[in-house]
Amino acid sequence: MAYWLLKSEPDVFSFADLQAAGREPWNGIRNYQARNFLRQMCPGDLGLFYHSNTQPPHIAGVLRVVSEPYPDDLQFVAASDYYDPRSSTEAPRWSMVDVEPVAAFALPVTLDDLRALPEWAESPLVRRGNRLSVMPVSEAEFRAALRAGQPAQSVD
DNA sequence: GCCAACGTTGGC
DNA sequence: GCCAACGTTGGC
Repeated sequence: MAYWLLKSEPDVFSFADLQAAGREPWNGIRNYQARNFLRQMCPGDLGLFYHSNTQPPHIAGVLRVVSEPYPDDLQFVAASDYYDPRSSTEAPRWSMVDVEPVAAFALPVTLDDLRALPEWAESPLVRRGNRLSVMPVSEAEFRAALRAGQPAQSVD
């Protein structure tokens, strides 16, 4: 099983929104590096749901990948912000996976909290100027985040 | 294929 | 609102 970190701006789509929805496609990824990580995801993988562009930025909870990667439908929707005219149904450029909420963190784990954890010292997330919206997380990083976040429900 | 200009992300 | 980082675009 692999671990991931997925960023979302809470004003656009928050962990609470995912809890309300129950299951959602993680669409709108339009960066090749992030897309390539999405394509490595497998059902059962766990992810940290990171709230970006908020004060303070923080991990809000844990999600689970519940589908194989498949084409992001918004790339074909001309009216969508995520439309890509270079994409076709024969050769889709962008992928997504479906995700479900697993557990909210009792204690949101802020970026500063992560910087204080030795397990996170090497993560690109804690480095200045990092813009990658989907990234792999090591088991040690994941466990350290869980320990700090103290989710009410068991995650495993 | 190089690289300058531009656009976007996202912390501060 | 600023700006660092960095990906993308397009002229050449």
